[in-house]
Amino acid sequence: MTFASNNPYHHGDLRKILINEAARLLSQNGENGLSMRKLAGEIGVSRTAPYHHFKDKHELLCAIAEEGFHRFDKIFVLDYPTISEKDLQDFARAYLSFAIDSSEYYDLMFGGKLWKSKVLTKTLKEAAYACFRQYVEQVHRWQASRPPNPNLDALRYAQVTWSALHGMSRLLIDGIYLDKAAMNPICDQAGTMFWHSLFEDPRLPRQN
Amino acid sequence: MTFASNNPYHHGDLRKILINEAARLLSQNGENGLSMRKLAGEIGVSRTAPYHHFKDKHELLCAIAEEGFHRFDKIFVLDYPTISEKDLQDFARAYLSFAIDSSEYYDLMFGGKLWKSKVLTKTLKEAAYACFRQYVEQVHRWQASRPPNPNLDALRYAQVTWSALHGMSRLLIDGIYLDKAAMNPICDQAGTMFWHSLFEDPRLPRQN
DNA sequence: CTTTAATTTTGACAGTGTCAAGATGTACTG
DNA sequence: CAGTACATCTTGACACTGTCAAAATTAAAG
Repeated sequence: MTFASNNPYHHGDLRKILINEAARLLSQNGENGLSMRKLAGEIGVSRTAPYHHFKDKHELLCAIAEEGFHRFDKIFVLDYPTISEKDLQDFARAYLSFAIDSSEYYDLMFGGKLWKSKVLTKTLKEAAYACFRQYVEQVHRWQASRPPNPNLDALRYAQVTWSALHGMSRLLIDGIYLDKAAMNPICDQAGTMFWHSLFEDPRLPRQN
Repeated sequence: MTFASNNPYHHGDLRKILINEAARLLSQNGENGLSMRKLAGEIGVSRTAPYHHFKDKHELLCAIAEEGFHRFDKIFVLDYPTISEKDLQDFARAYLSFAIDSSEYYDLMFGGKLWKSKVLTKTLKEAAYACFRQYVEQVHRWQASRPPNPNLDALRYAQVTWSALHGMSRLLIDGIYLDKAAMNPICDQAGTMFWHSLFEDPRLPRQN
Protein backbone atom coordinates (compact mmCIF):
# COMPACT_ATOMS: atom_id res chain seq x y z
CA MET A 1 0.00 0.00 0.00
CA THR A 2 1.42 3.34 -0.93
CA PHE A 3 1.94 5.67 1.99
CA ALA A 4 0.40 8.68 0.26
CA SER A 5 -2.00 9.47 -2.55
CA ASN A 6 0.53 9.12 -5.34
CA ASN A 7 3.99 8.55 -3.97
CA PRO A 8 5.24 5.43 -5.69
CA TYR A 9 8.84 6.46 -5.05
CA HIS A 10 11.16 6.07 -2.14
CA HIS A 11 11.73 9.75 -1.81
CA GLY A 12 8.28 11.10 -2.25
CA ASP A 13 7.65 12.44 -5.73
CA LEU A 14 11.29 12.95 -6.56
CA ARG A 15 10.52 14.01 -10.09
CA LYS A 16 8.58 17.04 -8.99
CA ILE A 17 11.10 17.85 -6.29
CA LEU A 18 13.84 17.76 -8.90
CA ILE A 19 12.04 20.19 -11.19
CA ASN A 20 11.30 22.62 -8.40
CA GLU A 21 14.75 22.55 -6.90
CA ALA A 22 16.34 22.80 -10.34
CA ALA A 23 14.23 25.84 -11.14
CA ARG A 24 15.21 27.37 -7.83
CA LEU A 25 18.92 26.81 -8.39
CA LEU A 26 18.56 28.14 -11.89
CA SER A 27 16.94 31.43 -10.93
CA GLN A 28 19.29 31.79 -8.00
CA ASN A 29 22.66 30.95 -9.49
CA GLY A 30 21.93 31.27 -13.18
CA GLU A 31 22.50 28.89 -16.03
CA ASN A 32 25.88 27.68 -14.81
CA GLY A 33 24.69 27.31 -11.25
CA LEU A 34 22.71 24.22 -12.14
CA SER A 35 24.55 20.95 -12.43
CA MET A 36 23.08 17.50 -12.08
CA ARG A 37 25.42 16.70 -9.25
CA LYS A 38 24.82 19.88 -7.31
CA LEU A 39 21.10 19.46 -7.80
CA ALA A 40 21.23 15.94 -6.40
CA GLY A 41 23.44 17.07 -3.56
CA GLU A 42 21.11 19.92 -2.67
CA ILE A 43 18.19 17.54 -2.40
CA GLY A 44 20.25 15.05 -0.48
CA VAL A 45 20.30 12.22 -2.96
CA SER A 46 23.10 10.53 -4.87
CA ARG A 47 24.57 11.97 -8.06
CA THR A 48 22.84 9.62 -10.44
CA ALA A 49 19.46 9.38 -8.78
CA PRO A 50 17.96 12.05 -11.08
CA TYR A 51 18.77 9.87 -14.06
CA HIS A 52 15.93 7.53 -13.23
CA HIS A 53 13.45 10.32 -13.67
CA PHE A 54 15.10 12.16 -16.54
CA LYS A 55 17.10 10.46 -19.23
CA ASP A 56 19.29 13.54 -19.56
CA LYS A 57 20.06 16.90 -18.17
CA HIS A 58 18.48 18.01 -21.43
CA GLU A 59 15.23 16.29 -20.53
CA LEU A 60 15.16 17.95 -17.13
CA LEU A 61 15.58 21.34 -18.74
CA CYS A 62 12.78 20.52 -21.16
CA ALA A 63 10.50 19.81 -18.23
CA ILE A 64 11.33 23.15 -16.64
CA ALA A 65 10.83 25.00 -19.91
CA GLU A 66 7.49 23.29 -20.36
CA GLU A 67 6.37 24.50 -16.98
CA GLY A 68 7.51 27.96 -18.05
CA PHE A 69 5.29 27.90 -21.11
CA HIS A 70 2.27 26.96 -19.03
CA ARG A 71 2.86 30.01 -16.89
CA PHE A 72 3.60 32.16 -19.91
CA ASP A 73 0.52 31.63 -21.99
CA LYS A 74 -1.63 33.30 -19.39
CA ILE A 75 -0.41 36.50 -21.02
CA PHE A 76 -2.36 35.76 -24.17
CA VAL A 77 -5.81 35.20 -22.73
CA LEU A 78 -6.51 38.94 -22.43
CA ASP A 79 -8.91 39.45 -25.27
CA TYR A 80 -10.46 42.81 -24.88
CA PRO A 81 -13.82 43.46 -26.56
CA THR A 82 -12.17 46.25 -28.53
CA ILE A 83 -8.46 46.85 -28.75
CA SER A 84 -6.70 50.19 -28.39
CA GLU A 85 -3.19 51.42 -29.00
CA LYS A 86 -2.57 51.48 -25.29
CA ASP A 87 -3.75 47.88 -24.99
CA LEU A 88 -0.99 46.85 -27.38
CA GLN A 89 1.57 48.82 -25.42
CA ASP A 90 0.40 47.13 -22.24
CA PHE A 91 0.58 43.77 -23.95
CA ALA A 92 4.20 44.47 -24.83
CA ARG A 93 4.82 45.42 -21.22
CA ALA A 94 3.25 42.19 -20.03
CA TYR A 95 5.42 40.13 -22.36
CA LEU A 96 8.63 41.88 -21.34
CA SER A 97 7.73 41.77 -17.68
CA PHE A 98 7.46 38.01 -17.79
CA ALA A 99 10.69 37.70 -19.75
CA ILE A 100 12.61 39.89 -17.33
CA ASP A 101 11.10 38.71 -14.07
CA SER A 102 11.43 35.05 -15.04
CA SER A 103 14.49 35.43 -17.18
CA GLU A 104 15.90 32.02 -16.29
CA TYR A 105 12.68 30.42 -17.46
CA TYR A 106 12.64 32.59 -20.55
CA ASP A 107 16.22 31.66 -21.37
CA LEU A 108 15.29 28.02 -21.28
CA MET A 109 11.99 28.37 -23.13
CA PHE A 110 13.46 30.39 -25.99
CA GLY A 111 17.12 29.56 -25.81
CA GLY A 112 19.08 27.88 -28.56
CA LYS A 113 20.42 25.48 -25.96
CA LEU A 114 17.24 23.45 -26.09
CA TRP A 115 15.88 24.23 -29.53
CA LYS A 116 19.02 23.66 -31.51
CA SER A 117 19.22 20.11 -30.26
CA LYS A 118 16.06 19.24 -32.22
CA VAL A 119 15.08 16.59 -29.68
CA LEU A 120 12.58 18.54 -27.66
CA THR A 121 10.14 16.64 -25.53
CA LYS A 122 6.85 16.17 -27.34
CA THR A 123 4.98 17.87 -24.53
CA LEU A 124 7.34 20.82 -24.56
CA LYS A 125 6.94 21.27 -28.30
CA GLU A 126 3.20 21.24 -27.91
CA ALA A 127 3.24 23.78 -25.11
CA ALA A 128 5.55 26.04 -27.11
CA TYR A 129 3.53 25.93 -30.30
CA ALA A 130 0.24 26.25 -28.44
CA CYS A 131 1.57 29.53 -27.11
CA PHE A 132 2.22 30.92 -30.55
CA ARG A 133 -1.04 29.59 -31.97
CA GLN A 134 -2.86 31.35 -29.19
CA TYR A 135 -1.18 34.58 -30.19
CA VAL A 136 -2.11 34.19 -33.83
CA GLU A 137 -5.72 33.72 -32.82
CA GLN A 138 -5.44 36.80 -30.66
CA VAL A 139 -4.27 38.71 -33.73
CA HIS A 140 -7.29 37.51 -35.65
CA ARG A 141 -9.57 38.74 -32.89
CA TRP A 142 -7.77 42.09 -32.90
CA GLN A 143 -8.23 42.36 -36.63
CA ALA A 144 -11.91 41.57 -36.36
CA SER A 145 -12.51 44.29 -33.79
CA ARG A 146 -12.06 47.07 -36.34
CA PRO A 147 -12.20 47.60 -40.07
CA PRO A 148 -9.25 45.41 -40.90
CA ASN A 149 -6.24 46.17 -43.02
CA PRO A 150 -6.74 43.91 -46.06
CA ASN A 151 -3.04 44.00 -46.86
CA LEU A 152 -2.19 42.35 -43.58
CA ASP A 153 -1.35 38.68 -43.35
CA ALA A 154 -2.15 37.76 -39.76
CA LEU A 155 0.48 35.05 -39.59
CA ARG A 156 3.26 37.28 -40.88
CA TYR A 157 2.16 40.04 -38.58
CA ALA A 158 2.19 37.67 -35.63
CA GLN A 159 5.65 36.44 -36.56
CA VAL A 160 7.15 39.89 -36.88
CA THR A 161 5.56 41.35 -33.78
CA TRP A 162 6.50 38.31 -31.74
CA SER A 163 10.01 38.66 -33.07
CA ALA A 164 10.08 42.25 -31.91
CA LEU A 165 8.92 41.29 -28.43
CA HIS A 166 11.36 38.43 -28.33
CA GLY A 167 14.20 40.62 -29.53
CA MET A 168 13.42 43.29 -26.97
CA SER A 169 13.32 40.67 -24.25
CA ARG A 170 16.63 39.18 -25.26
CA LEU A 171 18.40 42.52 -25.55
CA LEU A 172 17.02 43.60 -22.20
CA ILE A 173 17.82 40.37 -20.40
CA ASP A 174 21.32 40.17 -21.80
CA GLY A 175 21.95 43.88 -21.35
CA ILE A 176 22.63 44.65 -25.02
CA TYR A 177 21.76 48.10 -26.37
CA LEU A 178 18.55 48.29 -24.35
CA ASP A 179 18.35 49.56 -20.80
CA LYS A 180 15.81 48.24 -18.35
CA ALA A 181 15.14 51.77 -17.19
CA ALA A 182 13.86 52.59 -20.68
CA MET A 183 11.49 49.67 -20.84
CA ASN A 184 8.32 51.75 -20.78
CA PRO A 185 9.08 54.14 -23.66
CA ILE A 186 10.34 51.21 -25.70
CA CYS A 187 7.14 49.30 -25.09
CA ASP A 188 5.18 52.39 -26.05
CA GLN A 189 7.08 52.70 -29.30
CA ALA A 190 6.60 49.03 -30.07
CA GLY A 191 2.91 49.08 -29.27
CA THR A 192 2.42 52.12 -31.47
CA MET A 193 4.14 50.43 -34.37
CA PHE A 194 2.08 47.29 -33.85
CA TRP A 195 -1.05 49.36 -33.74
CA HIS A 196 -0.49 51.25 -36.94
CA SER A 197 0.35 48.12 -38.84
CA LEU A 198 -2.76 46.41 -37.61
CA PHE A 199 -5.21 49.06 -38.68
CA GLU A 200 -3.34 51.12 -41.18
CA ASP A 201 -5.85 52.67 -43.51
CA PRO A 202 -5.35 51.16 -46.98
CA ARG A 203 -6.88 54.20 -48.64
CA LEU A 204 -3.91 56.31 -47.73
CA PRO A 205 -1.53 57.07 -50.56
CA ARG A 206 1.60 55.02 -50.25
CA GLN A 207 4.64 57.24 -50.14
CA ASN A 208 6.98 55.13 -52.18
CA MET B 1 66.52 39.70 -35.06
CA THR B 2 63.03 38.43 -35.67
CA PHE B 3 62.67 35.97 -38.50
CA ALA B 4 59.63 37.66 -40.04
CA SER B 5 57.96 41.05 -40.08
CA ASN B 6 56.05 40.56 -36.84
CA ASN B 7 56.55 37.07 -35.50
CA PRO B 8 57.77 37.54 -31.97
CA TYR B 9 56.47 34.12 -31.00
CA HIS B 10 57.78 30.63 -31.26
CA HIS B 11 54.86 29.44 -33.22
CA GLY B 12 54.29 32.20 -35.65
CA ASP B 13 51.48 34.50 -34.61
CA LEU B 14 49.74 31.96 -32.44
CA ARG B 15 47.13 34.43 -31.27
CA LYS B 16 45.76 34.92 -34.74
CA ILE B 17 45.96 31.23 -35.49
CA LEU B 18 43.98 30.52 -32.35
CA ILE B 19 41.21 32.92 -33.31
CA ASN B 20 40.95 31.57 -36.81
CA GLU B 21 40.98 27.94 -35.82
CA ALA B 22 38.55 28.58 -32.99
CA ALA B 23 36.14 30.28 -35.38
CA ARG B 24 36.50 27.37 -37.76
CA LEU B 25 35.78 24.78 -35.09
CA LEU B 26 32.89 26.88 -33.89
CA SER B 27 31.16 27.14 -37.24
CA GLN B 28 31.89 23.52 -37.99
CA ASN B 29 30.98 21.77 -34.75
CA GLY B 30 28.89 24.42 -33.05
CA GLU B 31 29.09 25.93 -29.62
CA ASN B 32 29.95 22.70 -27.86
CA GLY B 33 32.48 21.69 -30.49
CA LEU B 34 34.92 24.27 -29.24
CA SER B 35 36.97 23.44 -26.18
CA MET B 36 40.29 24.96 -25.23
CA ARG B 37 41.91 21.57 -25.22
CA LYS B 38 40.54 20.46 -28.56
CA LEU B 39 41.49 23.80 -30.03
CA ALA B 40 45.06 23.41 -28.81
CA GLY B 41 45.18 19.84 -30.00
CA GLU B 42 43.91 20.76 -33.44
CA ILE B 43 46.67 23.34 -33.84
CA GLY B 44 49.25 20.95 -32.47
CA VAL B 45 50.16 22.77 -29.31
CA SER B 46 49.84 21.86 -25.65
CA ARG B 47 46.59 22.29 -23.74
CA THR B 48 47.60 25.41 -21.86
CA ALA B 49 49.47 27.21 -24.59
CA PRO B 50 46.42 29.32 -25.50
CA TYR B 51 46.36 30.71 -22.00
CA HIS B 52 49.40 32.82 -22.74
CA HIS B 53 47.44 34.70 -25.39
CA PHE B 54 44.03 34.74 -23.75
CA LYS B 55 43.46 34.94 -20.04
CA ASP B 56 40.28 32.93 -20.41
CA LYS B 57 38.15 30.98 -22.79
CA HIS B 58 35.86 33.93 -22.28
CA GLU B 59 38.50 36.29 -23.62
CA LEU B 60 39.03 34.15 -26.68
CA LEU B 61 35.31 34.21 -27.39
CA CYS B 62 35.33 37.98 -26.97
CA ALA B 63 38.02 38.24 -29.60
CA ILE B 64 36.00 36.16 -32.04
CA ALA B 65 32.85 38.15 -31.37
CA GLU B 66 34.78 41.36 -31.93
CA GLU B 67 35.90 40.14 -35.31
CA GLY B 68 32.27 39.30 -36.03
CA PHE B 69 31.19 42.86 -35.32
CA HIS B 70 33.76 44.24 -37.69
CA ARG B 71 32.35 42.06 -40.43
CA PHE B 72 28.82 42.85 -39.43
CA ASP B 73 28.83 46.61 -39.53
CA LYS B 74 29.41 46.61 -43.25
CA ILE B 75 25.67 46.06 -43.44
CA PHE B 76 25.01 49.55 -42.12
CA VAL B 77 27.06 51.58 -44.56
CA LEU B 78 24.41 51.39 -47.28
CA ASP B 79 23.02 54.88 -47.17
CA TYR B 80 20.89 55.40 -50.18
CA PRO B 81 20.26 58.95 -51.34
CA THR B 82 16.56 58.33 -50.84
CA ILE B 83 15.09 55.36 -49.07
CA SER B 84 12.18 53.23 -50.26
CA GLU B 85 10.00 50.59 -48.68
CA LYS B 86 11.83 47.95 -50.63
CA ASP B 87 15.15 49.25 -49.37
CA LEU B 88 14.03 48.59 -45.83
CA GLN B 89 12.90 45.11 -46.76
CA ASP B 90 16.27 44.47 -48.34
CA PHE B 91 17.99 45.82 -45.28
CA ALA B 92 16.09 43.31 -43.18
CA ARG B 93 17.15 40.58 -45.59
CA ALA B 94 20.78 41.65 -45.31
CA TYR B 95 20.62 41.57 -41.53
CA LEU B 96 19.01 38.15 -41.40
CA SER B 97 21.32 36.77 -44.05
CA PHE B 98 24.34 37.62 -41.97
CA ALA B 99 22.75 36.23 -38.83
CA ILE B 100 21.86 32.95 -40.52
CA ASP B 101 24.95 32.47 -42.64
CA SER B 102 27.27 33.32 -39.77
CA SER B 103 25.07 32.03 -37.02
CA GLU B 104 27.99 30.94 -34.84
CA TYR B 105 29.39 34.44 -34.97
CA TYR B 106 25.97 35.89 -34.34
CA ASP B 107 25.43 33.63 -31.35
CA LEU B 108 28.62 34.89 -29.83
CA MET B 109 28.10 38.53 -30.70
CA PHE B 110 24.57 38.70 -29.31
CA GLY B 111 24.48 35.77 -26.93
CA GLY B 112 23.86 36.03 -23.24
CA LYS B 113 26.90 33.83 -22.70
CA LEU B 114 29.22 36.77 -23.20
CA TRP B 115 27.03 39.73 -22.30
CA LYS B 116 25.68 38.42 -19.04
CA SER B 117 29.18 38.07 -17.67
CA LYS B 118 29.52 41.86 -17.68
CA VAL B 119 33.27 41.63 -18.23
CA LEU B 120 33.39 42.17 -21.95
CA THR B 121 36.66 43.20 -23.51
CA LYS B 122 36.82 46.95 -23.90
CA THR B 123 37.45 46.61 -27.62
CA LEU B 124 34.49 44.26 -28.00
CA LYS B 125 32.19 46.66 -26.19
CA GLU B 126 33.30 49.45 -28.46
CA ALA B 127 32.78 47.43 -31.61
CA ALA B 128 29.34 46.36 -30.44
CA TYR B 129 28.15 49.83 -29.53
CA ALA B 130 29.69 51.37 -32.64
CA CYS B 131 27.47 49.04 -34.63
CA PHE B 132 24.31 50.27 -32.97
CA ARG B 133 25.38 53.91 -33.09
CA GLN B 134 25.93 53.52 -36.80
CA TYR B 135 22.39 52.24 -37.14
CA VAL B 136 20.92 55.14 -35.20
CA GLU B 137 22.72 57.54 -37.52
CA GLN B 138 21.37 55.60 -40.44
CA VAL B 139 17.88 56.11 -39.07
CA HIS B 140 18.51 59.85 -38.86
CA ARG B 141 19.56 59.89 -42.47
CA TRP B 142 16.47 57.94 -43.42
CA GLN B 143 14.31 60.41 -41.59
CA ALA B 144 15.97 63.34 -43.28
CA SER B 145 15.35 61.94 -46.74
CA ARG B 146 11.61 62.60 -46.55
CA PRO B 147 9.21 64.80 -44.66
CA PRO B 148 9.79 63.22 -41.28
CA ASN B 149 7.28 61.91 -38.80
CA PRO B 150 7.57 64.40 -35.95
CA ASN B 151 6.18 61.90 -33.47
CA LEU B 152 9.08 59.58 -34.03
CA ASP B 153 11.96 59.31 -31.59
CA ALA B 154 14.85 58.01 -33.69
CA LEU B 155 16.49 56.21 -30.79
CA ARG B 156 13.33 54.40 -29.77
CA TYR B 157 12.64 53.54 -33.36
CA ALA B 158 16.14 52.16 -33.77
CA GLN B 159 15.81 50.11 -30.61
CA VAL B 160 12.49 48.57 -31.57
CA THR B 161 13.39 47.83 -35.18
CA TRP B 162 16.73 46.36 -34.16
CA SER B 163 14.88 44.26 -31.63
CA ALA B 164 12.62 42.99 -34.36
CA LEU B 165 15.56 42.07 -36.57
CA HIS B 166 17.34 40.48 -33.66
CA GLY B 167 14.26 38.56 -32.64
CA MET B 168 13.69 37.30 -36.17
CA SER B 169 17.30 36.23 -36.35
CA ARG B 170 17.15 34.39 -33.07
CA LEU B 171 13.90 32.62 -33.85
CA LEU B 172 15.19 31.63 -37.27
CA ILE B 173 18.58 30.45 -36.07
CA ASP B 174 17.15 28.48 -33.19
CA GLY B 175 14.26 27.15 -35.26
CA ILE B 176 11.48 28.57 -33.10
CA TYR B 177 8.16 29.52 -34.70
CA LEU B 178 9.88 30.90 -37.81
CA ASP B 179 10.83 28.82 -40.82
CA LYS B 180 13.84 29.65 -42.94
CA ALA B 181 11.79 28.99 -46.07
CA ALA B 182 9.53 31.90 -45.09
CA MET B 183 12.35 34.34 -44.60
CA ASN B 184 11.46 36.54 -47.58
CA PRO B 185 7.81 37.24 -46.78
CA ILE B 186 8.73 37.83 -43.17
CA CYS B 187 11.36 40.37 -44.18
CA ASP B 188 8.82 42.03 -46.45
CA GLN B 189 6.36 42.31 -43.62
CA ALA B 190 9.00 43.69 -41.28
CA GLY B 191 10.27 46.19 -43.85
CA THR B 192 6.75 47.38 -44.50
CA MET B 193 6.12 47.93 -40.82
CA PHE B 194 9.42 49.77 -40.45
CA TRP B 195 8.56 51.92 -43.42
CA HIS B 196 5.16 53.03 -42.28
CA SER B 197 6.45 53.92 -38.83
CA LEU B 198 9.24 55.99 -40.31
CA PHE B 199 7.13 58.17 -42.53
CA GLU B 200 3.64 57.79 -41.22
CA ASP B 201 1.78 60.92 -42.09
CA PRO B 202 0.86 62.70 -38.86
CA ARG B 203 -2.04 64.50 -40.55
CA LEU B 204 -3.97 61.26 -40.80
CA PRO B 205 -6.74 60.78 -38.29
CA ARG B 206 -5.68 58.39 -35.59
CA GLN B 207 -8.13 55.54 -35.30
CA ASN B 208 -8.04 55.10 -31.53
C1' DC C 1 7.57 -15.40 2.09
C1' DT C 2 9.32 -15.07 -2.42
C1' DT C 3 9.73 -13.15 -6.60
C1' DT C 4 9.74 -9.13 -9.40
C1' DA C 5 10.24 -4.58 -10.36
C1' DA C 6 11.19 0.14 -9.08
C1' DT C 7 14.40 3.09 -7.09
C1' DT C 8 18.86 4.52 -5.32
C1' DT C 9 23.88 4.12 -4.64
C1' DT C 10 28.79 3.29 -5.51
C1' DG C 11 32.49 3.23 -8.70
C1' DA C 12 34.30 4.49 -12.82
C1' DC C 13 35.42 7.05 -17.26
C1' DA C 14 36.16 10.68 -20.35
C1' DG C 15 35.88 15.31 -20.82
C1' DT C 16 36.16 20.21 -19.31
C1' DG C 17 38.63 24.96 -17.66
C1' DT C 18 42.53 26.50 -15.40
C1' DC C 19 46.46 27.00 -12.12
C1' DA C 20 51.51 26.34 -10.64
C1' DA C 21 56.24 24.96 -11.81
C1' DG C 22 59.40 23.91 -14.79
C1' DA C 23 61.52 23.77 -19.47
C1' DT C 24 62.75 25.96 -23.70
C1' DG C 25 63.61 29.15 -26.80
C1' DT C 26 64.37 34.43 -28.17
C1' DA C 27 66.18 39.06 -27.43
C1' DC C 28 68.87 42.45 -25.25
C1' DT C 29 73.09 44.01 -22.38
C1' DG C 30 77.69 44.15 -21.17
C1' DC D 1 80.63 36.17 -27.25
C1' DA D 2 78.61 35.31 -22.41
C1' DG D 3 74.94 36.06 -19.56
C1' DT D 4 70.84 37.79 -18.04
C1' DA D 5 65.99 38.83 -18.68
C1' DC D 6 61.85 37.80 -20.74
C1' DA D 7 58.34 35.56 -23.67
C1' DT D 8 56.56 31.35 -24.81
C1' DC D 9 55.41 26.62 -24.32
C1' DT D 10 54.89 22.06 -21.74
C1' DT D 11 53.94 18.83 -18.01
C1' DG D 12 51.38 17.67 -14.04
C1' DA D 13 47.71 18.40 -11.18
C1' DC D 14 42.98 19.71 -9.30
C1' DA D 15 38.19 20.21 -9.13
C1' DC D 16 34.36 19.94 -11.66
C1' DT D 17 31.11 18.23 -15.21
C1' DG D 18 27.59 14.54 -17.55
C1' DT D 19 26.70 9.87 -17.71
C1' DC D 20 27.15 4.74 -17.82
C1' DA D 21 27.27 -0.12 -15.59
C1' DA D 22 26.71 -2.94 -11.86
C1' DA D 23 25.47 -3.65 -7.25
C1' DA D 24 22.49 -2.61 -3.31
C1' DT D 25 18.31 -1.26 -1.27
C1' DT D 26 13.41 -0.80 -0.91
C1' DA D 27 8.55 -1.36 -2.27
C1' DA D 28 4.80 -4.00 -4.59
C1' DA D 29 2.66 -8.41 -6.32
C1' DG D 30 1.84 -13.27 -6.27
